[in-house]
Amino acid sequence: MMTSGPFAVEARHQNKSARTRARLMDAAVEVFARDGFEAASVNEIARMAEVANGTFYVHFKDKDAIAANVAARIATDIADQIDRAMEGMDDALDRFGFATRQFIAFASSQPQWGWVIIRAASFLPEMHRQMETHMCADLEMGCRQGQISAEIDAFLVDTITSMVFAALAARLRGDAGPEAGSRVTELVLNMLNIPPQRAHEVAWQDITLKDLHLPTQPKTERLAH
Amino acid sequence: MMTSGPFAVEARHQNKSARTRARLMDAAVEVFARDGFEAASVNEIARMAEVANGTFYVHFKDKDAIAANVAARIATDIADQIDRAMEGMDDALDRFGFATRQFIAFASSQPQWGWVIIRAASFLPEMHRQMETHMCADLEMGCRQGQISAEIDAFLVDTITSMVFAALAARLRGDAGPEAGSRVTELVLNMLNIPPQRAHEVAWQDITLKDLHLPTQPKTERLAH
Amino acid sequence: MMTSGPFAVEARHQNKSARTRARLMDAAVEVFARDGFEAASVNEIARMAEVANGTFYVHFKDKDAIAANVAARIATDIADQIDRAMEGMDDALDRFGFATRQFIAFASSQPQWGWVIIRAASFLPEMHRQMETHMCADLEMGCRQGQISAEIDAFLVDTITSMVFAALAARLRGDAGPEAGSRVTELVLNMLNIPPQRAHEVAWQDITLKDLHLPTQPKTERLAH
Amino acid sequence: MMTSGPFAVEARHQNKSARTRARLMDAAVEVFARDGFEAASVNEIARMAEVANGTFYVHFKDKDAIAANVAARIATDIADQIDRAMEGMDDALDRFGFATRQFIAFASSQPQWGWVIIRAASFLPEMHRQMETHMCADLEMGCRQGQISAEIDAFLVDTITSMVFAALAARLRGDAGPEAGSRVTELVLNMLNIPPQRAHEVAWQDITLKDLHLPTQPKTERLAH
DNA sequence: GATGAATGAGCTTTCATTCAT
DNA sequence: AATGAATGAAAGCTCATTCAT
Repeated sequence: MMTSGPFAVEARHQNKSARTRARLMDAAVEVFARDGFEAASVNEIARMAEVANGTFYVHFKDKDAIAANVAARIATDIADQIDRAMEGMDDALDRFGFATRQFIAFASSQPQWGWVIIRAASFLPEMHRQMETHMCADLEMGCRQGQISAEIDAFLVDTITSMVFAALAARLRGDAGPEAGSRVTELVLNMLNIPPQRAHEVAWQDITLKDLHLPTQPKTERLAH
Repeated sequence: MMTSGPFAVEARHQNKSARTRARLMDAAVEVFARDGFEAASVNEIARMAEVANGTFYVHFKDKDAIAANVAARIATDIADQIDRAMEGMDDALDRFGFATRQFIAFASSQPQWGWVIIRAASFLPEMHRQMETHMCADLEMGCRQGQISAEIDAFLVDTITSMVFAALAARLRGDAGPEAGSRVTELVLNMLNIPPQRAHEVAWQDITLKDLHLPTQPKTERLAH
Repeated sequence: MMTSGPFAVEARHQNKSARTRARLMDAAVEVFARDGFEAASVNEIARMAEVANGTFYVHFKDKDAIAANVAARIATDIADQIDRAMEGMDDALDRFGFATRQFIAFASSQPQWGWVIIRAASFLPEMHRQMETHMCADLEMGCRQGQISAEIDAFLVDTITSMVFAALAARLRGDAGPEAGSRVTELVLNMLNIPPQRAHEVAWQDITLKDLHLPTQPKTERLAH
Repeated sequence: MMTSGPFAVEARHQNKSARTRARLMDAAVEVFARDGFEAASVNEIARMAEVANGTFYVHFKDKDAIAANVAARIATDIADQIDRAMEGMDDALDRFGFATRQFIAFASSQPQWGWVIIRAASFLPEMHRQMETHMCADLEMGCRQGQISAEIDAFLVDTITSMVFAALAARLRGDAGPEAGSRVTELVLNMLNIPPQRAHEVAWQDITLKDLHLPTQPKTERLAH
């Protein structure tokens, strides 16, 4: 019913327990994205993972536990890949623009993950904090570099995060196209009183966005049964 | 268990049916605010309204029906009062600043309503649209007046709405103080490339915010039974 | 929603209470026929009668009470009209054939009544008894006249009744045409060892079946609202 | 509350799931027979089976599902045993007589099953059809053998079925004794214009009716807990 | 570790019935 | 007599969770 998801593929060569756990996490992503956290049922996750419902509880205490795990994994996977892609980038605004655009590109290339991120915003504040931390490191660098004059405090970071999430949501709903990342970047930079030309340049410059690297299915494997 | 809420107080002198309906709506606000729409149960609403569970269905077809009613009432009550308070205000930016600050002041003075508004964002897109329509009328006036150069499109409006909602949420969580309205107003105006001084002035000028006018409990009356 | 039924029309010139009662009975016929006794709800009957649900209990103790009333009325109405139509008929077999054919004709000309009769069979044994009594009077006359040799006992009467009801049901379902009355009459007479020719003649002879006389709507009255 | 019924006894040595399922089916028979299909409630079936209400839904989708299962089992169990008992019987009328008498004997020896059959007539038309098919195969053989001159069509079959069911119902109500099978057989044969003597002989000849073979309780076992 | 039957609390909804107006 | 809001029991069904295998 469900072709192996990223977690399952990654766990392919681990022991059975790890593989089952990975199947459950993939299934959870699928179900959370489709139904939302509240409406998701443990039974449905287990069914989609093609394991018995009792098996769920061997691996996770309850629904919240798997949600936290899934969200943490998604957040770190994406954050790590963004960080790695930005290695060697020095300019704070360039970094911020790149990270924002890359984040939206990643999350909308894997819509289930994207929806989980959006939906997790209300349910898993820790994940939210983690993403904020990542995203505002560059802003603080921007202050130190003298490019940003505004003071970076919690309120501002929260506002920026909500803007980026709104852009992602619009992208996922289909209300915005691939330019969503650039648009929101420019708006944020304007908001920070970066000179409009510079803001525009940073937001729209040609950059090479990476594809989200996910463990993928080797081609010749698996047959549906 | 529950002291009479605004709807119940307002219906005090109407017939019994209207009073029961009002009690249910107050209870629904309470429960939606506390648990969110999805987690809210009809039984819980009835319990909180201190009526039999079957009574709910005398007045509303189902949970969605009461949610729509409640949200519509809250949205129009607040929007109307803001509109009335702005009568005669001509400057588009002043109007936008006032409306934003007043909105956050209202919604955070009645935290349950505030939470319902926040949570309704995802569940009652009509209400969301209605608020956007209201909030962006002034922005378009700003364009016509030549104060705003940016083009007002859906993406921009969506972004602004998410900023205002984020500010309200921060206020409700207690993460921001009464200045939240001014701060988010200034950020939005900066984002629209309004000259910083003007933005600051609009956002922080001394204005008299109204209190949300709700029918309130006469002091000496009634005790819960 | 519901055009006045036979009972209501008949009660047209009585006092209001009687008229309401009649409306309820018409509505009950409608609902019993449509949904069956069990699935019928008092609220639905009241709604169809266009009276408040509480009004039902002014006139009837409960659902069983109205069912009994309705069934009794239908049974006597039909039985009386059959009896009247047979006045002066002397031959027992002719009477039996006529009654059977007329009964099926009546009950299928007013399908709601027909269904109520069928469905009442299990729920209102008294009505069943009453119809049996009526229908077997002629059989006993047939014995006295020497035309029927079989002994008429409860088992036989029950069997005959079930045959007639089965024919009526087939007619109502649309599985049998207008000949259903003749066919079942002939079968019953064969079963009683009446000579086949005589049975055939009795069952298929040309007779004038009456139309069920129901108080009907005067033409020029009533407008839908 | 409930001593194990036939299904449960049969499943005695199967796995737990099968045993629970069997308990539910036995309980359903009990409740359907007592209350009828419509009035029967899933909770009542579960209570009678001494399992939690949720357990019902582990085994059956809903009330209709268990009803269909139960009815199918009863119908095939009885039909198979009748068929087996008639192996080698050649004469169509003898076969019809035997089947009818055996059917009534079986169904009234296990009154719950009998009532379910009667009540299923309206709710499970498939079961009805199945029984008709079985019962009229012999009638058609009778035509081919030249013993029956009447044409066997749907109306006739329906009539015969209703007679047999009426006889069974009378037997179950206690209104008829063990001779019910013979009586209705004779009536049917008369109705088909079989010579009275032959009809009488077929209907009343001495035959050995089998007992319905049901897995039964070994005597010395188990006590309720 | 994995299973999946079993559980029972709790949900939504319907409905017969009562009763103040 | 008529109303219709209010009631609360009871229905069908779901689901997180446990536990023996």
